[in-house]
Amino acid sequence: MVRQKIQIKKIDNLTSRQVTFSKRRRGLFKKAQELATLCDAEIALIVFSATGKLFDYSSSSMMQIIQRHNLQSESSNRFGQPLHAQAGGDNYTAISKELMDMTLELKQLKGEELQGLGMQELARLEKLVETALGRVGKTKNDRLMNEISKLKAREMELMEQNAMLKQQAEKSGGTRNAMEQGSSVESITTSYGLGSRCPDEDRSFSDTSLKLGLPFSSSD
Amino acid sequence: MVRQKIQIKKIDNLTSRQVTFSKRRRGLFKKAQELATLCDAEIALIVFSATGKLFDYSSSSMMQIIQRHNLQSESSNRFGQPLHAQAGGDNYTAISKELMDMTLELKQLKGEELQGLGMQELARLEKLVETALGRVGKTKNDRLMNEISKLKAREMELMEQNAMLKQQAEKSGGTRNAMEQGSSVESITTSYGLGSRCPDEDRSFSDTSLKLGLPFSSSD
DNA sequence: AACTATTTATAAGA
DNA sequence: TTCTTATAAATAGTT
Repeated sequence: MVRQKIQIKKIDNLTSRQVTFSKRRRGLFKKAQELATLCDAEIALIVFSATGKLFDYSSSSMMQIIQRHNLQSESSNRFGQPLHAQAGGDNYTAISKELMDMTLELKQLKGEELQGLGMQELARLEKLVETALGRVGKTKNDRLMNEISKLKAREMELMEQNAMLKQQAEKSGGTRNAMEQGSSVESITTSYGLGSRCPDEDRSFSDTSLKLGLPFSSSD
Repeated sequence: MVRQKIQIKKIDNLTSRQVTFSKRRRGLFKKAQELATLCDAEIALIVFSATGKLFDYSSSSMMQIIQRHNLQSESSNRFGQPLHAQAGGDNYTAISKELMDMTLELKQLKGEELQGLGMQELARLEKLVETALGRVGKTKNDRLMNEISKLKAREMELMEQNAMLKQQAEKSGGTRNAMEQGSSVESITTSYGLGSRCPDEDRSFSDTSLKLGLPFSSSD
């Protein structure tokens, strides 16, 4: 654009390309700063040379700006997309997204922490990670919950059978010897509500446990 | 810079600030594109107007460039240190460290994913987060495990009682009426192998718990 | 948004 | 790289 106007396409000559890169890069950064100052704009500029060298500028915190960008261009979640297409797992899609979010949140937290805060941020962070992990480890949790559900179902069945057998034994005038070890039967049947299979209980259990931990009043 | 040279400081007049923003923004983006094209550079430019409107440009994938930037500008390692001094909690220190490591790993993983990998990275990532979460969510897992243990113990008791009652009922020559509803007793005892506590099941279960990151035996 | 008078940026050369 | 310089671009202030 000077002694001779140039067309905007990759400069063939390596040397002049590098020289031009240097010059124009400086110009670009200067313009960016000027715009930020003059117009009170928030600007982040990242430039990688062809050789991989990094140059960047940000009017405030790079992290903060990127964070803000991620929030606004929420459609830019093409991050996980090509991936998951490959992976083909619904599960992974969710995980990946969660992790993205978590990472962003963590960055934010780090930013804040660097500004001098402490306990509060850590507490927030802890909660955040618990949430994220709750998602990521969902499958694992599901397995546990499934296990518990099965166990509860078995328990119920056994208790019913037990009750029946007991009834029968009494009816036919059986001894109470069996109760010597089985005295806990009644207390157990009481606490779990013998006779109500209540599939709903299982469901709510799964839900709640994932969110809160363990809703069960598992006598601690 | 024209009819009269201006100094680079925030423009007071709102209108001219907005006008200048428009003009210079266009110029900046044009320059950025030109640099990317001419010199084969990778460029990301994010601009927020004072009113919060977002404008951005990236020569390739914004995500990729930001990732790359995150990897190279790894200045975030002073993250945890001043903090913990303030916070003074052993507990938090550990958590924070875990999270730091995790975040770094995540950055790495994300970078790799963008380079075209998928399943493997996600699997690795999942494992990583599981580990981190295992720590954070320790309490939660502990409760689950505790619950399961209790349930299994109860199951065992019930099965034993059940068996005893059954034996007793037969011994005392009870009618089989009870079996009308209770015919499932045998099938259940069969399928669960009464008398053989099914140690294999326990083992595989324990295995799961280890993967979930439950290193201790619940004790808080 | 258009129009200039100028300032800036910069391609080519040293 | 840096400087120089001729010239292309960008743009402040005006319409």
